[in-house]
Amino acid sequence: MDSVDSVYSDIDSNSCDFFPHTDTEEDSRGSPRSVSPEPEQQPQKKRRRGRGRSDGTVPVVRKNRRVKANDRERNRMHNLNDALDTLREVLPDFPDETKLTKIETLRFAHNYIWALSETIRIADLQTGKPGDAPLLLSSARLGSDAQSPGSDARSWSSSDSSSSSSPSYCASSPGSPARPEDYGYRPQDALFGFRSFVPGVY
DNA sequence: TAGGCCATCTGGTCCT
DNA sequence: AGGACCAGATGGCCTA
Repeated sequence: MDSVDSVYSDIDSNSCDFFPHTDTEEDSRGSPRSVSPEPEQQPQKKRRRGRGRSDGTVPVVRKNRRVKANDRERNRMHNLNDALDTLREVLPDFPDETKLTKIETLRFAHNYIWALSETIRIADLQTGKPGDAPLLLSSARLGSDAQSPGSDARSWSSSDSSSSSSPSYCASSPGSPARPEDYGYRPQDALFGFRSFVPGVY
């Protein structure tokens, strides 16, 4: 296939009207997707990007295929965002009403699951000690308690440690997704309040 | 204004 | 062949 099968400089036409995609503003955007000004100078590792044929034409069939692919891709990303929203809904609320970003949501969920796991684990260890149920989480803690510098949901969800943004961050064992200290969270001194947050848990 | 976040477009690759 | 997935590129919006 010749490099030209890459695409159109003239495809602006497909600027998304397919979806009412709920969210916000990008509709109005519909940014003209122009080809980068200096296509020829791409570093080799970069992929070739949209460039029409030398004569600037694009076969209709190919163009249609691209439009359909864009449509699917958009839909796919909307589904992904929906899933993210669903995930946000089951995470504890926190005072700051701003929405967690995608990465924050994922990290927060990761830590939250880990904390719940720890809660269960410790509860199991302490079986037979009625009334001593260790409860690691509380919405307050997740939200605004001052366990650590800036310990709110965002700090929980963030990871400012140097390893934070590395892919290995989530690759560690399920039992300890990362060093809890990285989030200013230590299960051993966080044993309170969960009951009020999730009645019936444990 | 810079930087972060996001939506979208796009081409490549893998899979069915 | 066509769809799903992925990652790079681009530009808009928002906030510090």
